[in-house]
Amino acid sequence: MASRRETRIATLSDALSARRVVHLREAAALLGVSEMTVRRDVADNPGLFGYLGGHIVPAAGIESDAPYELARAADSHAGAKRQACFHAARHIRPDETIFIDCGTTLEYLVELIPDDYAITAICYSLNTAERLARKANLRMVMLGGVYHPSSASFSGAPGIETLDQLGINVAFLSAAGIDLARGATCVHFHEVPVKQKVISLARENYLVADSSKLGKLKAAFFAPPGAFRSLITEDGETALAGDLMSVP
Amino acid sequence: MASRRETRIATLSDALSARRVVHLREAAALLGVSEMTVRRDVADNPGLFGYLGGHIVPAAGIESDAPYELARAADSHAGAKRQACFHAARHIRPDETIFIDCGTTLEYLVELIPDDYAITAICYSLNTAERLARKANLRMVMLGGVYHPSSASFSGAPGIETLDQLGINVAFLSAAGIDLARGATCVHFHEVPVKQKVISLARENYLVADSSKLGKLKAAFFAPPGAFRSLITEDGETALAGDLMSVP
DNA sequence: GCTATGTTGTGATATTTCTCACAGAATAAC
DNA sequence: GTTATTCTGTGAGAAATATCACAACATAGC
Repeated sequence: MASRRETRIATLSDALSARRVVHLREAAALLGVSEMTVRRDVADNPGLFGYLGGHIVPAAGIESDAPYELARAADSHAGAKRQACFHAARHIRPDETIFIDCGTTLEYLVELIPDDYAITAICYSLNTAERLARKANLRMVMLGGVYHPSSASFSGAPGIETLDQLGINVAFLSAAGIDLARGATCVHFHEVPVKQKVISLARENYLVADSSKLGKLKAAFFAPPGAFRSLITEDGETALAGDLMSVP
Repeated sequence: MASRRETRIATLSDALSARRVVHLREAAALLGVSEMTVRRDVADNPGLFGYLGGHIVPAAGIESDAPYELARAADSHAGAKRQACFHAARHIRPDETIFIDCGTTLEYLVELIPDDYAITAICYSLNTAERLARKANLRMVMLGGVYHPSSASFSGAPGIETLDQLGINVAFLSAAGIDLARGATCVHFHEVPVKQKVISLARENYLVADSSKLGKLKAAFFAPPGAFRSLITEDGETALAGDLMSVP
């Protein structure tokens, strides 16, 4: 039989998987015990719960061990990526439809969409979708398909066909490798059909990446340099189409 | 050019991807500014940073206030729903493909899928997808489309067409109203085409809901009682179709 | 130079959270 | 039944965090 305490631990565990954070006060109300008891439950289960200034959070280790999350945690270019997105956001205009590629880089772009712009955003990454879902005054279209944990994105023919029904004003593409002669490459082949279809449909295409990607070449080629209006890094924007300029 | 503040945001962003949480005091020391300034930086970037009792955390870790999340937080039937899913999970068999409907009820089912079963799971709810993404040894297929914040799910023709490419062994459907004469109804019309298509394709359909849904009738009708093998509530399983017997 | 605008630091005060000891309640053992 | 043990709630003081107004500083434009 489950003891009172075990029942509480289980309930609290459930609450934490539903919401990532539960306040001590809420937890006490939810479990029908005093705050002191919740404190003790949490303190006695350091492998299960973490504690942060009045709030209960999942223990550091268990929250997520998906490959994509691990990659993000080890990312040392987060600042540069954010900065690149800051420059990219200049191309977002009210009432338009934008496409946001998958990958850690463009996740930062979501927060930079002004709340009063009534944007329609298209994505195919689970993480980007989560962020878009939290934005107010924004319509989201997601391309579904089979899930790929390595990039937290989806692929498949129906998702790509969805694009035929959409008008894309601005597309923000990301790449793991950017070679000035060869063009843009990524790691995962399943992303290629989506990227290529988007590039062919969108009015304006921008390649967004931190400068550590410059000069690199990855397995999956998806577009030549001329496919993009410009390359946007943390240092700003560089034209790629038309009159080519050198990249620092 | 990057302003002082932007530089700080970027540095803080980097620090947060290296470590999950950074204390206000550490952040102030790291950035070489006062705690008050860090507070302001964090408060002015709610999409980027979260704030939890003196600690700065990545925004993803913060609870959202989307309508769907609020509904879940206020849910008084969580225990019954979990119990119903416990019964439903008996119908999950190794190496098969299951469909998981949207709604709070069936989110609990995800945690009950055994890790060694190599299941393929189909879903069209963002919350269910997040949970499925955290499971190991599981393939996920998501039906995309236009996002509906009210139910955190997607709708659209391409998503429904995806179903034609899939073989579904077991489908778990949820309903907001179950009338023994009329059948199953839900609140949001956009869910109806998905549900109906799934019911027509799956080998076994189960209706999963807590008993508070019994006798209720909602706006969007999607299936008569005979469409399901059985109704599964927190009290167990009740045959609805064929010559099955009631299972307490 | 000057002003206008925005940013940052300080300190006082209010609020919240933390710790601890002890008493009362529940449970298990006998 | 009794005793022993564990669990739980309360309250008070200590510590930490939050909020606010205002002054000091920086920056851009003129």
